Amino acid sequence: MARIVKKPEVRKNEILDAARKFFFQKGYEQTTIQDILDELGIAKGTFYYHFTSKLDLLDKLIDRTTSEISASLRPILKMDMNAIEKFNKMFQNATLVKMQKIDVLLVMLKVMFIDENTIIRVKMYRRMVEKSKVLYSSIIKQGIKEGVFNTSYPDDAAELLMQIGTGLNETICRMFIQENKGPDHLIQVMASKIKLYQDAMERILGAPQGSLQVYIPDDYEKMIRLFCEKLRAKEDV
Amino acid sequence: MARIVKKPEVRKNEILDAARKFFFQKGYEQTTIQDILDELGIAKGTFYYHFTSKLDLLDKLIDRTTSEISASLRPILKMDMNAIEKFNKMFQNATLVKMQKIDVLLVMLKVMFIDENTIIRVKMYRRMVEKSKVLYSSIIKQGIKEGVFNTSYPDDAAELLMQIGTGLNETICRMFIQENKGPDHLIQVMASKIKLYQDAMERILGAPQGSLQVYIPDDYEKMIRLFCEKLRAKEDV
DNA sequence: TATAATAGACTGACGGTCGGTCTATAGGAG
DNA sequence: CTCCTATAGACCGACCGTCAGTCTATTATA
Repeated sequence: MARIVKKPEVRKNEILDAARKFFFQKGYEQTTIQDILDELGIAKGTFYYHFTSKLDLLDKLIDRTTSEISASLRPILKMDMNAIEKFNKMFQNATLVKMQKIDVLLVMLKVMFIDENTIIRVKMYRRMVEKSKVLYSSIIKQGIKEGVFNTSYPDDAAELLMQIGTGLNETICRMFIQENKGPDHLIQVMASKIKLYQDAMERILGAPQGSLQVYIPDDYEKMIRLFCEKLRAKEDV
Repeated sequence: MARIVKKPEVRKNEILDAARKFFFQKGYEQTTIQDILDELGIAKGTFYYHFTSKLDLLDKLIDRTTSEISASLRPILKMDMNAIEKFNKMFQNATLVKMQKIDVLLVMLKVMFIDENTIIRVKMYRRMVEKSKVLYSSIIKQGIKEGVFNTSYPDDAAELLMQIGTGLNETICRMFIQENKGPDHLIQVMASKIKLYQDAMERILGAPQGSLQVYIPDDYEKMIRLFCEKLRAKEDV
């Protein structure tokens, strides 16, 4: 076959791009190395020249992805806002991104939450915490200075908060994929969960009651309706 | 080969026992169906007569295991204690069990936290939450009646608390397997983590400050020392 | 005798290996 | 400056071993 030589970095990124496409579409276990080779028109040897194993590929992909996300969050730190505003912004951002990429999200959700893809999900969470906890802890420290937060271990608190945020996210995603009673029911059930989690965050941070708004009610209501619509549209096909 | 026929339930449990042995010793992905067949001296057909897939085997095993654990926790509910005592007891129990089975724990830790076993760990956590959250929420409700707890959503709070407990457990386990600076350092670092998590739990429950003692300092200090000793003893081999 | 349980040879798919090939490039000779 | 050659390193793809899962035959039991 025609032999095309490229810079390692270029090849690696091609492979990572293809991996992303398949992993987030079919899942990790369900994607074969061969899928990626066929997509790119390269040989097995080429793949194993650049990556040591399938798991190594996943690792590198998650590293790249979480770095991108973390980098996109970083500008928030430099904004002219108080700690509470920044903190809210961090979480609200995630919702916005999800709304913009709702079609991708739809496919991903259905795939990511099957058992075989536990590894990719959990790896993603863990790496995200590693990469972003400094961002959160710096906001917490700012909050302590401003007198709005009150906790003795800002670094550990940052980790715990991300953990809780992740848990909430996971809960919400699971409710989405199981959804059957329509958007209104979903909005209602989720509201109380969000309230509880938000409350928990406030209490952990020692923030004034009601100060945190990690989800904007209007926004996530819109998202749920949009989501349910899309879902129904897809099922009709 | 000599054919031995057994009641399905008996066979199933034999297979589950063997699976437990291997899964917790080598991990899920690393264990082959053949391992189990060899251990029991049965054929492939027998296995697939009783279980539909390897994942099904894992599911059933985790179901059995979490049911056992949950059942062992249930008696605490009927004890003559106030909500705070019960709540503490629930968590302290886990530490005690771990100390009793420290040798098993040692092997398990090293295996369970490698990437390939993410699925078994996470499935276990999730199922445990499903099976035990009623226990926790009933304690929370008792606490609200007694006026020591204060939260609007006891059911969701129970889930969140277990989630946090799981997170702490995970953090601690990871610190164990990475341990290199000796027990004293470990005890010190862990103390602040535990304090933070305990604080978080109190705040979420609206419990009086300092009322929760999910870890008894003396106990876990003993456990850490015992653990480090055993670990070193093993490395010498 | 019917049915439930067991046996084990077989299959196909997949991750990973390995010996060898091709290509770009650098540096020396003409 | 041009041509040639040597080398590194990117690439190829046949091959291998492993393993989950299937299928059909066979044996115990009610």
